[in-house]
Amino acid sequence: MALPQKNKIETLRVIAHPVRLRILDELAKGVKCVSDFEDFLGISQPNVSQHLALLRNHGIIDYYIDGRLRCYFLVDPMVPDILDILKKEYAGTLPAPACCPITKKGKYPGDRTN
Amino acid sequence: MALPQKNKIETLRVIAHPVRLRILDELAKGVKCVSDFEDFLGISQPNVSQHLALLRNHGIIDYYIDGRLRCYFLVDPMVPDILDILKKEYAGTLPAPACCPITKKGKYPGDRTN
DNA sequence: AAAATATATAAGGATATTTGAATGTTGTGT
DNA sequence: ACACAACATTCAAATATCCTTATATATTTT
Repeated sequence: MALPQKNKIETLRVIAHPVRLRILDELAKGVKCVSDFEDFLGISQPNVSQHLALLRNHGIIDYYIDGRLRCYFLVDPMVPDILDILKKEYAGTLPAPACCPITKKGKYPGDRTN
Repeated sequence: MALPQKNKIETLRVIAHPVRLRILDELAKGVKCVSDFEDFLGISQPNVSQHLALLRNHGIIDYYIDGRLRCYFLVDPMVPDILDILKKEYAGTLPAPACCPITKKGKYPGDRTN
């Protein structure tokens, strides 16, 4: 499959925010309502609602109403996979290529000084 | 491990851009230089260089010099994993929770009309 | 040495994101 | 009906991102 799946890239962009990632990480553990996040994140209620609205408008989460509570839950199946990657330990970097594939020569990465 | 690994979140944020993802997807296939991207992406050379600089400054890619070419390559091992997820086909959504875990009752998601 | 090539950097304005503050809405309890 | 609780929305300001235009740097070619 080709890369430019606009929706997924949009989703990734929305996900890639410290507060929203913490929200999503919590939701990955189970349903939570707004006031839960307020305590947990230490940010204002309107701000929590704003982040939740953004995630909701992108179809990443949804909620149902229980009295005056709104119980949020995860919808987008990509999210747990992203969270797994963020928690994964990576040792070192990818192997550097031997040389320039165009000219078949060139200085090696380690040789650069600048 | 706890979620807030600031570096990885920053990396994710930088990655989550349509042009940069296409760059990274190309680099995942092999070394490329700036003019390759210029053709491939159909954007201006300065803009290509800016995206490359951003990725470079975050340690996501690196390059080596071969004459007047700069041969870029992938460094961050998280990138291929992210690309895999973006290419993965997801069928449907995550299962909705049965009810509110706090009050043990509540309207179900499908029952909402608004 | 001058010109050309490949790329980087800087400056600028347009647009988008983020958050705080204020206000609205909806449901519950009395 | 009134007050409160839980949450959403709106507005505005600060900040960040993005791309264009212009200019700079380094290397090779002539």
